[in-house]
Amino acid sequence: MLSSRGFEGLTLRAVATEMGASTGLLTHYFPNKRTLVAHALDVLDRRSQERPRRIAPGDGSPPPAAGLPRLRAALLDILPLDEAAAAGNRIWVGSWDVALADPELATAHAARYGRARALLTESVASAQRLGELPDDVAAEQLAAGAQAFALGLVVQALFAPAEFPAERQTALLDAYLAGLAGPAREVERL
Amino acid sequence: MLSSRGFEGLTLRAVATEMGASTGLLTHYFPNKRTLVAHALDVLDRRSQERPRRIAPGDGSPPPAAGLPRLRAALLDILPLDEAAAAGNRIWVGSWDVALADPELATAHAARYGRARALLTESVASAQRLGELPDDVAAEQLAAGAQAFALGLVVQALFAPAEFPAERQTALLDAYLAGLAGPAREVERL
DNA sequence: ACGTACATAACAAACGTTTGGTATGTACGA
DNA sequence: TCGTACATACCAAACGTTTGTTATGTACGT
Repeated sequence: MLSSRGFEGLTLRAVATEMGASTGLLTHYFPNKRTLVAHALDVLDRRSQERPRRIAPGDGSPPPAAGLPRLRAALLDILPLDEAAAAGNRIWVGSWDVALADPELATAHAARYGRARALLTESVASAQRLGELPDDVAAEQLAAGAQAFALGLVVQALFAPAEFPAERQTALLDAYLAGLAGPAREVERL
Repeated sequence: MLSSRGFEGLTLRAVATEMGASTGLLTHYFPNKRTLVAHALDVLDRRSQERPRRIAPGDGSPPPAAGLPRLRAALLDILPLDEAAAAGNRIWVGSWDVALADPELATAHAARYGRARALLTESVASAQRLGELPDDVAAEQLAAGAQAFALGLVVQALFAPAEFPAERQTALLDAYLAGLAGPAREVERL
């Protein structure tokens, strides 16, 4: 419901009827709406972390454990490549309004994205160690750039799903990753 | 006010008192809130387009007319490099919630970003003609990637302004642009 | 005199929150 | 083993406020 009506349409009553309960139940567990929203985002975040990680184009194969493939898989995991992922992303993008207006939620979000960035940094660093990415740029910077790219692509794809089907999203991502790896080869050749 | 309280806190009365008027004035010009919001976003968009374009690091110099510098300037123009730009971006990011929940606003947003992408495409194409960017990738794709990168960087910077000061934003953008230009040089050498 | 441009006042509906109440336990002294 | 005491879990209803919207009034240019 959040993914279709947005946070604007999120009311205690709507949540209550959605779960076949009363508003009294909600207020029994949460002192106010803010904490409910915060908790909901927390749960959603935890669920996102625990969901099975995406694997490269094929399906049966195990998830890539290191290097550029792992970075690619992690970024693909962010994109709205199917309707389910789009719905999830719609919720996150929608949460940015209320989060930016509420300092507590804003810091929670900042922490979340910071954590995700740290994970990406590991993948980047491992790719650098493998020589798949240049190491003349700090892994932190490459990871921040990659996260920005993925996040922005999410927004674009949500608003223009017809123009950004899954294939184009992955193609754009691959082109981006190629751009990261490209200069390295050049350096190696000197 | 939109930039601090978000679209969640946007009410007719708040808007009215903000402009020292009454709700009657608003309802006189707008049949309902939806059209008000749509109009507000339209005005904001138009104002963004007409505002003086950012220029390269220095100040007195004229805005770059073509090629990679123009692309860079256009992208810098998107980023929240100062508090004013951050406030404006906060509004846009906040609008995504209500826009994603309202088909009409969603298509308006899609059109806006599509238009911006078209402009970026021109800069990319001119940079390609100048040999500053490789032309083995369609300008449309490079522009879409660049816009995604900028958009995502906006989000990151809004939530973690301390981690993404203006210098880091421009550094990340320049690194991205270097990545785009990098592979070209390699190709040229063959 | 009449329509446009507003302000003021009132509207029903929906909001977050509070309240009073009812089950269903669980603990414990008699 | 029973009965009292108390906490937890939850519902239904109502609270006062705020919402978007509508209705009515008034000033004023033409």
